[in-house]
Amino acid sequence: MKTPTKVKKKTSDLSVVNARSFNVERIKIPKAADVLASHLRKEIVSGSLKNGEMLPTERELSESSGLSRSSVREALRILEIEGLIVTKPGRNGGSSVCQPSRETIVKTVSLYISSRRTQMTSLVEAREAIEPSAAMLAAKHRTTEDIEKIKDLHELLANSVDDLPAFLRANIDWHMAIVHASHNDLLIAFMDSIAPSVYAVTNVEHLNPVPVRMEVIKVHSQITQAIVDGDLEAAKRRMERHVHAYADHLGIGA
Amino acid sequence: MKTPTKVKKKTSDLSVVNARSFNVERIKIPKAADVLASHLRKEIVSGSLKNGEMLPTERELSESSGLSRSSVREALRILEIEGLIVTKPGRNGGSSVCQPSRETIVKTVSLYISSRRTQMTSLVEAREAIEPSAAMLAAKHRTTEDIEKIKDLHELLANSVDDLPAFLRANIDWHMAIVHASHNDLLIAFMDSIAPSVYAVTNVEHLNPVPVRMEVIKVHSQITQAIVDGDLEAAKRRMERHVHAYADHLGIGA
DNA sequence: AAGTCAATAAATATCATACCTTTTGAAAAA
DNA sequence: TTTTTCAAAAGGTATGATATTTATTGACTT
Repeated sequence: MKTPTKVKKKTSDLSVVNARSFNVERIKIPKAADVLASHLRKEIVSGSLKNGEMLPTERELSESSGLSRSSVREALRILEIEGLIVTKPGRNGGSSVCQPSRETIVKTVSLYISSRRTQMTSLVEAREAIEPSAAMLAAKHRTTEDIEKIKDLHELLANSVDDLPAFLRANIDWHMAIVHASHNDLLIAFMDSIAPSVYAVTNVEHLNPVPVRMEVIKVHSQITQAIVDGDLEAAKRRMERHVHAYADHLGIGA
Repeated sequence: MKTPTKVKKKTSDLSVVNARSFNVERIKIPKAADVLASHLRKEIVSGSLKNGEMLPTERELSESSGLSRSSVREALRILEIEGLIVTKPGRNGGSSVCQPSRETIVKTVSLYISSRRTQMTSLVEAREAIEPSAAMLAAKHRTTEDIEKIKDLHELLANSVDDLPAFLRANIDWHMAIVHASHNDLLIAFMDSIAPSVYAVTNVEHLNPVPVRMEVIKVHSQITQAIVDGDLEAAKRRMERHVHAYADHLGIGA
């Protein structure tokens, strides 16, 4: 590095850049682990690395990529958090490809909701979007097991009028059973994510006097019937009214 | 610990356990980084660590937690991927608390969709759940900026009948503008997540002959009008029909 | 032959340390 | 006052050693 003549002009070049008011966007320098993670992620999503397949060991990856083991580990950890691989210690251990589960979505959305202190209004609006459609799809795709489960939970609900905690529990479970009966993974994941927050606020006595509980049971049985009958429109319409009544009850409908 | 008499019986004890058919679930040994990450996550979500606040440096965390810097880094990486902190290098750098963005949800759901090869049917069903509600909420909550944007995009669409790529682009943008006008972060995030996949399949000539485009423009203008008028029911009903017609078009409605 | 046990091996998990790079603040020079 | 230079503070990367977990193997027992 014995070329002092050129070096000293560095700053003048920069000022020229400024003078021309170059529009240089903020350059993002990728981290080694991110690069490797992206590379592997692409292989997984594209299907080159099939489900269940083993990745090379950390040391092999380190050698073939030229990165240190720490960076390789960081990349693997990223993929693990994204739910794309699972890593086991011990002999015959290592990282194997897996499909992200609904749980991954639920965790992310739940974090989003709680750390942004999402308004109850938004949660209820989302619920009003999802549940009626889910009910309709349940009427369309339900299996005998679905029906059995929904009926069981409805019976449990009907027998819990005098026990509020049990009643609320059965209520949630019945609603979620219907969403599951839609057999639509996305709607299930979305609803799984917001259900705990939505239902948390109902756990109070004064919002659930016995007459209200009786009414809930009646409406639930009508919805259940529509799903059993495979009556798409009725299932949707009734669920729509049901959850909307609930929103009104909370003073959100307005 | 000078009781050698009992030690040698280890295996017999285990067999007794088996004989009693103990129901010991798989014990999961938490990793150091996970423990630290959970701890910090709780502090963030609970609000003890407020938005924008700096965490201690990696070296400080390492000292106070008794873990190595690598483990501390791994914990921070977990939180970073969850969107709860951002980390900057350099003097005055470090990790600061931030709120997870919609982008976090979008990434997770997109990964879920693409790596599970989610059926187009499920995507369209989810869309049919979300967009009508979003349209209704848009009619309820729209601002003047929202209306302006929706109208602009509609005009762009109407002027692009002869340019399929431009038409499709404007179409997506119009739909997303309406979802955004709902001002419901969750619905926006959900729709942002599935929109690319939903609309990807429409990018073909034969699904969009000119007469269909003309019809789309007509329907869009009716929906736009309902939103401008603040007519919740019309907005919802028209959007419902519109997306359902699209589903039929793809042969999904059946 | 079958079961038990201990030793070994293969992988991740963790640690400790040094060094590199980026960024900023402040001192020194112009 | 402005510019330049430099040093400190933070994260980023590399390396090597050690600990822990788990599966296999083979010797030993029964």
